[in-house]
Amino acid sequence: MTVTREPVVAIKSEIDRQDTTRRAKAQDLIRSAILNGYFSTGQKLVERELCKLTGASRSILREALVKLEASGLIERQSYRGYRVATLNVQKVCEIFELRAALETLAAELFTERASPEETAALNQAYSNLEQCITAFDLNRTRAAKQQYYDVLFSGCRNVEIRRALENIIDRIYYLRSRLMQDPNRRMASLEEMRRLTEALIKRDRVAARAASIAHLEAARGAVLLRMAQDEVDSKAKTTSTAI
Amino acid sequence: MTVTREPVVAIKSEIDRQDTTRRAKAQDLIRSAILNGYFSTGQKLVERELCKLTGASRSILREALVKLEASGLIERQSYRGYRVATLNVQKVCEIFELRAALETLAAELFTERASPEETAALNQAYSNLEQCITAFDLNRTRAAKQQYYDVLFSGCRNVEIRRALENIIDRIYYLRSRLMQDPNRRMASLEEMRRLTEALIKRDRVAARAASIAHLEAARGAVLLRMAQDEVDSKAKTTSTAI
DNA sequence: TTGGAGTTTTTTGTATACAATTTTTTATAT
DNA sequence: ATATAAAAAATTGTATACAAAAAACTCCAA
Repeated sequence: MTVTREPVVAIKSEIDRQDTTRRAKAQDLIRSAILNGYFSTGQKLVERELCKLTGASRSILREALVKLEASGLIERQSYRGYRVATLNVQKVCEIFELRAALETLAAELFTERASPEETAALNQAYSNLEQCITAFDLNRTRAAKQQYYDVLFSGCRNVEIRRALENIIDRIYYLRSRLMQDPNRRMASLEEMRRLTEALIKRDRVAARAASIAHLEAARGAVLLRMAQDEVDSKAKTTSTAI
Repeated sequence: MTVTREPVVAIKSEIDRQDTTRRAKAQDLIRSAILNGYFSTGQKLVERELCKLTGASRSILREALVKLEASGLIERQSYRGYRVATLNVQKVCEIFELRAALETLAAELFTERASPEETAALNQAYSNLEQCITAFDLNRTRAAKQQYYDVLFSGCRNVEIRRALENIIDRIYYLRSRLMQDPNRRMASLEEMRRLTEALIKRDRVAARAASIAHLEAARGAVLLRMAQDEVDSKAKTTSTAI
């Protein structure tokens, strides 16, 4: 009797490997469309239109929608279809509370479980991120950030934490993409992550925890500030339209 | 212009209300079948058979499977269908690590945010649980435990934490149902929850955190012990079969 | 104009048929 | 007997057709 053993380090791209099904593609397309603002928050998503957009049939599309619903990016009501989830201040606070718990735990575990190779990889991922940010390359910055967190979550040796975070990550990206447009925030964020990286490499659990919390607190503050500004802007716009 | 406001306390049965679709029913049926051991861990789930079992058509069934996959109860491979997820020691530790982070955070937030009505409800839920356990009523105990956690998660004012936990709750139930058969563990668990309840009602954040962690540590230990015993049993059985 | 009942249209929920892939079986050669 | 390759069966992936519910529209009355 042979026993199948899981690899110690699970890598995401390996988990759902070779899933080139149309469902996966449709899911990604819709996800991108939402994150890039093609669909606005609260907007009704009509299945037939999504079929046209993605080229997929309705059965496939519906499976994709079920999956997207699980990540909280869209919401469903019986016989009334799906809508893009709305994000108010309360919701953002809740998401950050959860994110903080998960990421901070991951950081703490990293200090105890990461291999030397992984701490080196983390250091490199940070350097890469630093270059992207100082070069004002937003697209590469996004990829670099993803890579950094990939290393972090591999090193913490807990696939479930990553899974839980993946279920809110889309909404986090949505928030993050709006933040990265602010140069000040970008530089501040980089500095926060530098401190986090330092603590992680030193395997200083307490410092890592503190750095992670500080980073997320700052990010939350920036998001809320941005939301407040948008609120004011949209009101001013409405007023001018009315005039 | 009217602004729609979310209710402060979101109740689960209200979130997915009136979802009497066949998909929801099929999903529940398969979920129950797995939790009750009708399908064993690792077993292949053939869609056609599930159709017969649930009475649903394949399109509906597949949507249900996508949702169950999101909760980690089943796993999918392209063109190879679904299997009931397997739980090894590593996986159980990961789940408990995540669960601890989420439940402990919920408990801490409860001490700061719960209304007087909610602390009262929690107290009552505990009393109810105590009765069920001392009366050796396993079915009612399960419901009582669910009710207790419903109050806890309502009081912490964070729907996202609950959502994240719901994505692993099925696997937790799976573990819990095996534990509750041990009378000693039942009583110990009750005592742990008594301490947690006390701390929550006193709004003692530090004590609540400690009680929550202690409870989950004990539960994890009991699960691992149980798994080790089962391992020995199954080996003994295999041996005797070979003879 | 407004409000409401009935009808039409649209949209979601469901079932089934077809295509692509995997698994099993069978036949054949070594 | 065993291994291998082709063929058959089973299973998943995909598309489409039908049913039920919701939304939009029409028309008439107050």
